[in-house]
Amino acid sequence: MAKEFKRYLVTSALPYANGPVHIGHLAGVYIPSDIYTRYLRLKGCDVISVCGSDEHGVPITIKARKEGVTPQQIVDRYHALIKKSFEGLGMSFDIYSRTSSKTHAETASDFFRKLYDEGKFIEKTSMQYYDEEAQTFLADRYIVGTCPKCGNDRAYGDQCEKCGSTLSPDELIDPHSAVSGSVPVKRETKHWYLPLDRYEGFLREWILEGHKEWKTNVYGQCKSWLDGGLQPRAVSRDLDWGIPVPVEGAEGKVLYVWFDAPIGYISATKDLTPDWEKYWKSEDTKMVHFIGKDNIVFHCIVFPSMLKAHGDYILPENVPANEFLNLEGDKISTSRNWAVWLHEYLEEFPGKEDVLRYVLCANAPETKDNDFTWKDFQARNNNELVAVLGNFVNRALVLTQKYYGGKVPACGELNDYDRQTVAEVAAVKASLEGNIENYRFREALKDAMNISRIGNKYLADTEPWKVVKTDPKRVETILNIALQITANTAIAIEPFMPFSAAKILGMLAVEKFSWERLGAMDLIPAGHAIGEPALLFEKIEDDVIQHQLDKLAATKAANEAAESNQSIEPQKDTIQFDDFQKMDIRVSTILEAEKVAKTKKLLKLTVDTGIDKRVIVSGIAEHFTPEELVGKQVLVLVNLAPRELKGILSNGMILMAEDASGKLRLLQPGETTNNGAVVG
RNA sequence: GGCGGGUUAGCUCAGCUGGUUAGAGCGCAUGAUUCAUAAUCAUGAGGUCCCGAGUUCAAGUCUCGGACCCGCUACCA
Repeated sequence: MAKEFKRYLVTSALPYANGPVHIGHLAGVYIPSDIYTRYLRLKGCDVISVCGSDEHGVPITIKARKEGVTPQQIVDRYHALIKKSFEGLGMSFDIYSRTSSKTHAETASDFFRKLYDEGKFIEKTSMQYYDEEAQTFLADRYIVGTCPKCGNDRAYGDQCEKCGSTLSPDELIDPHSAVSGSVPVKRETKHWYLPLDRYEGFLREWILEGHKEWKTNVYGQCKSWLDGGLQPRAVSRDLDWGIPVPVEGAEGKVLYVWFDAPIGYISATKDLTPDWEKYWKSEDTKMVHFIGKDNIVFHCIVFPSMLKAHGDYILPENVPANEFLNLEGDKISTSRNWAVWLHEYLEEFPGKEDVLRYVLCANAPETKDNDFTWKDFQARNNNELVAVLGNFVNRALVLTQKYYGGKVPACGELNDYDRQTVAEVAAVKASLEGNIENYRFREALKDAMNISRIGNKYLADTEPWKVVKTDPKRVETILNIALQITANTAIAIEPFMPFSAAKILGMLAVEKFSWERLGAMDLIPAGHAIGEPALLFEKIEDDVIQHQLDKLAATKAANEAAESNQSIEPQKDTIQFDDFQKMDIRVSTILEAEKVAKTKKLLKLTVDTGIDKRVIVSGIAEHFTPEELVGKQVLVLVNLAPRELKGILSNGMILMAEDASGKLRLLQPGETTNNGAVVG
């Protein structure tokens, strides 16, 4: 592992341009990547950090359609919003690009073409739904129909948003096109696939043998995929939003978004510097991908396979993926508006960019999912930033102002205690470096904060406010050291809290120091005039926190209201009495119930329908235990065509009612009835 | 069901290849202190290291079994 690298290329997952950025994105990806980058820059390393908006893919076209605007308008809006809010938080990307750029279209297109020309893809034709009226193939998302599970008549071809089931378009009952409303037909279409299975050997060697140092979650996930065997993945789609497949006869086809997006890192680099190849094609460049855990497979398996297939590019040296951040105990959700949005935070907490950076780093989900709470946010601000860091800086500056009129006093002879303190500060450097270089940013932040702790202790122990009365000469040394420690703090916190670091430097009236100066005690010369002390952080009062909590409570209430409204299904089409008569529903008693092996949702039930005793398989294991069902009377649709599930023939269907929360309820006769009694 | 990750003080988390009384920050208690945004400093009280079995002279750390949480995946008439 002792590879020598001459330069660094840092990438951060491209935010998807169909919504704003929230604290989950920040804690998982962008704060860590920015800390890493700023650290390397401060060290004087040759480093570039690239990012940009991911602007293709089906969800953007759906959102555009929903709002009656073009996809371009959607991505323009969110690209601008994301870019601006990143800047507001002090994200120091060297470039924040976008995948709808001209450079990217060329780069992705060339990339595909090279692989195509070299026969790195396989071609397959398959049957897909086609909308004859709109003359377009339909992505799964564009097919709407009735969910086979919950009966929701607005389920999509890939998923039912009501019950959460993953679906395929073929399962939908009464499928129709979301574009024109017409009934789609099956038509043959050709697509290109990247045969990942061909790269399995290389990936095994590269990851499982060569990168045992990767984080356990990343390594484990990769091993899981590799052990499971890799399948070819389609790299093209029938869609009109994206980068056209640069091949004859591929009209109406675009690159699949996962193929195009990671190439965005390359195009962004191209837009940044004509020297881009140095970063992408030299073995002595260290490339690091910062991502969330949902992106592991793309960045560790798929993209490396693409790069390998292409042949000219280097591979990532590490992929430090974080877990997810929750908000007040619940999963962050864009669609449910359960999030703290960066652009809103910046407006509501002006001047507190570093507070958010601090809290999200200190509580980053590095090893497991974590929870962001406003109470914790407040506590960390008040008890750590204000009380430890802000307070120390303030003490040193105010004392200097008071005793020496803002002129840095000279450092006299050090005593043992001084030397010990100086050594402690100097020792922080190595620990801090080790932690950052191993992507342990939480721990690194503690190291940086430690300098102020040392400073606070030094002042408390040396008591300059007392000594000044008896030995003013000694106080000069004490305050000189305190000021040097203050300057050191500014160096150490820069990667984490750049705004505060700059503020400290401003108050000290000195220029930025290089990282290598960390630990030095001659950062500020004697006689130097410092500026006016001002508070670095201010306390956050309860009412501010309460306001945020109220806001979330309102969101929750709104969601619940919306849910209960939506859960009332509109009435279905009118049917004739005959239609109803066709259904044979009987009162039955459940005799036996057991879980179907190797499934999570299926129960095998034996019921007495009065007509016979029969087996019914039902997907209700998450709602009922076998024990509580035995002996219960239920209503059974007995003349439903039998269907085999997990090798068991199911003869009928237990009737259930689903409440607003999605919970299932048995339908039972009001009092015990004879089995076989006809419902109608 | 399969796979991956997780489960350590009230809270958020460290604990590397098994080794003396299990650590940190915050919170809490007591004391000191007043330069400082009632901030700081010291001391202390808090833990059956999810449960059970095993390997070992020795296990939070290894093996097996189980529970629960998160994610991916299969299944869901």
